[in-house]
Formats: sequence, structure tokens, C-alpha cells
Amino acid sequence: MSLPHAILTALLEKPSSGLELTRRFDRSIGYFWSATHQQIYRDLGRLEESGLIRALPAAQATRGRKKEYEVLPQGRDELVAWVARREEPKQVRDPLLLRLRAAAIVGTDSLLPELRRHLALHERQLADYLAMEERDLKRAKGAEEDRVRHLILRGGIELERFWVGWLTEALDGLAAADGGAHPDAPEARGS
Amino acid sequence: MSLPHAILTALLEKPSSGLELTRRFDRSIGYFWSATHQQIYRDLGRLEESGLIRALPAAQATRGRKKEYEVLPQGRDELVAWVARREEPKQVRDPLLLRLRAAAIVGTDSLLPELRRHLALHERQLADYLAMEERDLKRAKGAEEDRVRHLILRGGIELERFWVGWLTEALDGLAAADGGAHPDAPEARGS
DNA sequence: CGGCGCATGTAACAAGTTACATGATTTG
DNA sequence: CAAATCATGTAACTTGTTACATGCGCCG
Repeated sequence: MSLPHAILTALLEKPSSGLELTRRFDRSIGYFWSATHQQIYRDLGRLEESGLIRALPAAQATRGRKKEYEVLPQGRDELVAWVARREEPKQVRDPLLLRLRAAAIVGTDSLLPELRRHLALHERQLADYLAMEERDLKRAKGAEEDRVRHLILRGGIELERFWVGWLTEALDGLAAADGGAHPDAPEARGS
Repeated sequence: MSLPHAILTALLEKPSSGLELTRRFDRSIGYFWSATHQQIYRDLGRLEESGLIRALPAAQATRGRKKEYEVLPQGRDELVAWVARREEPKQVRDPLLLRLRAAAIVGTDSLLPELRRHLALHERQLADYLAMEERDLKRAKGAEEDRVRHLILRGGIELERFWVGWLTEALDGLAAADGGAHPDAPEARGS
């Protein structure tokens, strides 16, 4: 039940069309909740049908024509209720941990390159987030909305730090055991 | 494509029936990949059909009758290939971060109890993991399989530490701003 | 007017969730 | 045997993914 609420939030920040929303999901929101345009159109339709949002009258209802939406009072109410709702923490669900467990049985060697690759990706993501934080700190200080946004960014930063730390620990532990001898990239190079 | 591989791993550790697998997913594996019995039966069927596992001949094929599976060589091959495969890191997708973003717009007050509640849950989970680590460290040292299992547990521990740290930071930041005055549990008490 | 990019969709499928149905085994 | 429990399964639905289809408008 999260995507519709993410859309309501985004539309409250600024009324938008489906494609504009898609682009915003690719950027900021997408750092912790991604969505494709198909999902977004589907849910925009449902939200409109339920009377939580409406298409701005300016836009006509033909196919390739831009169509902007805004949140109705009922939609805002629903969002307020969702924020206050009691929801259990989402439990962890990560394929890499699963693969490590499988590797415990069939051998860890072939997983090492993946661990190194993921480490590099997370280091990069962490650097990006830190750069964003640097930029943000120069601007706004007081407004609650900005402080909350910064908190979310802090979440991203600390999560990446977790990955970097854990992957480093894992590589240390596994490489130590298998006595060295792993050249740089014994894998096919994807796109 | 993860659940079938999780099942293969579990069956390699020990041939089992569907319900036994379900129970094992509730315990150890479920800490980072949960599954219901319906999902497991469905995938057991598919895996058998694809020739990656087979039912042990002892068990008859009637409905309420126990049916144990074991991994065939082809299944082990598939698992080996999966471990070595290149897969992009799963991006973050957490409703709590979304709700915080929504709260930035509609007001953070009603989210504070949830943040406190989640903090308590994560603190408890962390304590549980630490207790497990304590127990594990007393046993096995050398075997690779045990060291890898410990690494996975370390992952769980560090992830919980992340949550505890971040939630604490978030509560500090938000409570400071709204000047105090939030009684203990202004929410309905769910089951 | 032909092709490209913008924009909105449909369709088919895969994975996860929730509710329910049915057969077998134990035990009071 | 009745009831509880173990065990396997179906069905319907929601969410997310992938591939494709269609319409509009601009620019050469």
C-alpha cells in the first residue's frame, strides 16, 4: 500500500503529470522507493477513481496529451491517516545475503567478485550522498521540511555505510581463509 | 528469482518436506528471506517439474501425506551458477522512509510514536542477534560454513544497529523541534 | 510529410499475500 | 469416533516487471 501514498506525497509537493512523476521517482523519491511509469499510471487511475486526486481541467482526455493531477482534500486526509498508522517494520529481504548462505555450501570463491563489485557500488553511492549532504547543508537551516529531508538523506548515508562496512568485513573474512589468489575481475563484463 | 534458490540451499543443507521448509524459513533463513507455505509449495512444484529436485520415493503422492524432497545434480548446478551470477544490489525500499517524507508535508507529530515503536522493536531484535552471536562464538571456530554463517549474522546485527542509530537521530531531531509534550502511546493498541 | 521525442496507456506475466479447502495422523 | 494437529494444496488478489501499442507535436 505504499506507492499510492508516495504518489500523493509527490503530488502535494507539486501537481504533476504521470511522466513528471516518473522522473521524480527516478531522482529523489526513487532513492528509497522506485517505480516505473506503468505502475504510476495504473495507480494514478485508481487514485482518481477513488476520488483522492483529480485531473486538472485544463488538460483534455485524449491519449498522447499531457494530463496533470492534483490532490483533493480526501487524498490529503488519507495521507495523514497513513502517516499515523501502525505498520510493522519491513523485514530484511536481500538476495546477496541469501547468496552468501548458498555460498556457504557450494563454495564462496565465485561470490567474491560480486562482493567486491557491490562494495565498489556502495562506496560510490555513499560518496554521492555525502556530496548531496554537503550541498544541502549550505542551504536551508530552519524549515522543518528541510530538516526532515536531511534526516531521510542521513538514512541513505548510514545505510550505505552499513553496506560498505559489512562487505569489507565479509571480504576480509573470506579472503583470509582462501589464502589469496583472486585476480581482479574473473567475470564477464556486463553492460 | 530468489525463493527457488533459497529452497535449493535449504534442501542441500537437509532434505525436507514443504512444512519443514516453512518452519526453517520462519527461523533462520527467514531473518533475511521470509516465505509462506503457499509460496514454498508452489515453488517446490515448479522445481520438481524442472527436474532440479525430486520427491524421495518413500513418500506416496496423496494429499495430506508427507513428501520429502532432495536436490538433484542439476539443481546444485543451478545454485552454483546463481551464486556466481552478476546481480545488481537491491535498492532500498522502505515504507518508513516514505512515511517520513510524507510527514515532512503533513506534519511529523503523528509519526513520532511509530518511530519510537520501531526503535524499541529494532533494539530488541539487536539484542536477540547479539545473544545468538554470543552462543555461536562458544561453539565452532574453524569450519568455513560456520564462519560464513557468522558473517550473515553480523550483517543482521549491523543492520539493526543502523536502524537503532538512525531512529535515535531522527527522534532527537524531530522531538527537539516540536518542543516536548508527547505522552507515551497516543495510539490504539493493535493485537 | 517522415521521423523523433514526449506522453499516456495495455497486456501478459511473476512474485508475494490472504483466505480457504482437503486429506492424513494422532490422542482423548 | 471426534477433535486437534500435521501436512499439502487451490483460489483470488495485489504489487511489481517487461514488452509493446498508440497518439500528439515539433523540426527538418
